Amino acid sequence: MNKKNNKRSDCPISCSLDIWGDKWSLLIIRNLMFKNMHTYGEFLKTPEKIATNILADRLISLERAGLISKEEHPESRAKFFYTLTQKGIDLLPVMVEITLWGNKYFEISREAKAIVKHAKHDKEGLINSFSAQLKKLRA
Amino acid sequence: MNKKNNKRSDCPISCSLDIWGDKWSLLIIRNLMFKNMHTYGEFLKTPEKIATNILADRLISLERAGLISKEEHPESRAKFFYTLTQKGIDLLPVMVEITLWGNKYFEISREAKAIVKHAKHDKEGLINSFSAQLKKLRA
DNA sequence: ATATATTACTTGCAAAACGCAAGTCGATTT
DNA sequence: AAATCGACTTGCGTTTTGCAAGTAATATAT
Repeated sequence: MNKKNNKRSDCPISCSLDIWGDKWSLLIIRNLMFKNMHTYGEFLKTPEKIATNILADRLISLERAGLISKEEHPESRAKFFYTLTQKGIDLLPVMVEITLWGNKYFEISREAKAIVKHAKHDKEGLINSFSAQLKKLRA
Repeated sequence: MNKKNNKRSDCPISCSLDIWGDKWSLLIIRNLMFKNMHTYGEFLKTPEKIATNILADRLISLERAGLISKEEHPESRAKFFYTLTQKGIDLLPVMVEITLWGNKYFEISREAKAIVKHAKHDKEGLINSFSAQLKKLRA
């Protein structure tokens, strides 16, 4: 049903793409990282309109790869609460650089521009501050 | 035949993934960026074993997106010579961060470790030196 | 000059992944 | 008790992928 575990090579880029090299995985990471989203329903409401079966598949795949963790929701037993693991949080520099590249070559939202501004001014600070905030959410 | 131009949203990460969010595109960029490969045949010989039709498809898609450029081969009229455009070269910070993340979580090749070492010691220098080198190849 | 090889693709086809709509199932809310 | 919410699961048609084989334009060998 889901992704194979076979590495295509011992190249770090290839190994990384084996895990999150598709159109959706990094958007889920983005939602957890920058948009303070933590539930299946929130991920679904995203403007990119991910299909329910693809979302379910990617959540399993990302959890299996150790990037995210699925836990009880603190406020409702009907929901689950997804968070980034340290391995997921460590994608922050990648995500920031993608954001900067995207900003250079596309028309982007005002919300994203705020992060770009922060990143251009103090990349280290941005990463450290988000990193600290995300770690607090971990159980 | 090939990718649609429809942006899913105005998020820089989503827009970026619309262009190179698959298992192969960034490997072609990697070959041009770090492995001094410039021809169809060289890309095919890569350990990840890309299929010929996928390679042809991605070369068109990356060229259409403005990341790579296809030119006459300086030494043979039977070949074409692919290079990175400035837009492609600008992916260097993204590629370096992916490499660093991959290095942290996978067993990688000695060749890749050399780049990791350089990146950890002097990221700016690495990016500037590769950037300068890649620009020289442009027509 | 002719035959063989190289390079860059195309084509055909089966298998896998994707995307949409609808259905399930266990909480909550009314 | 009935309706709703949240998180999936299932069916099914479309698209993408991957493998093998074929083509066409150079380039090299005899």
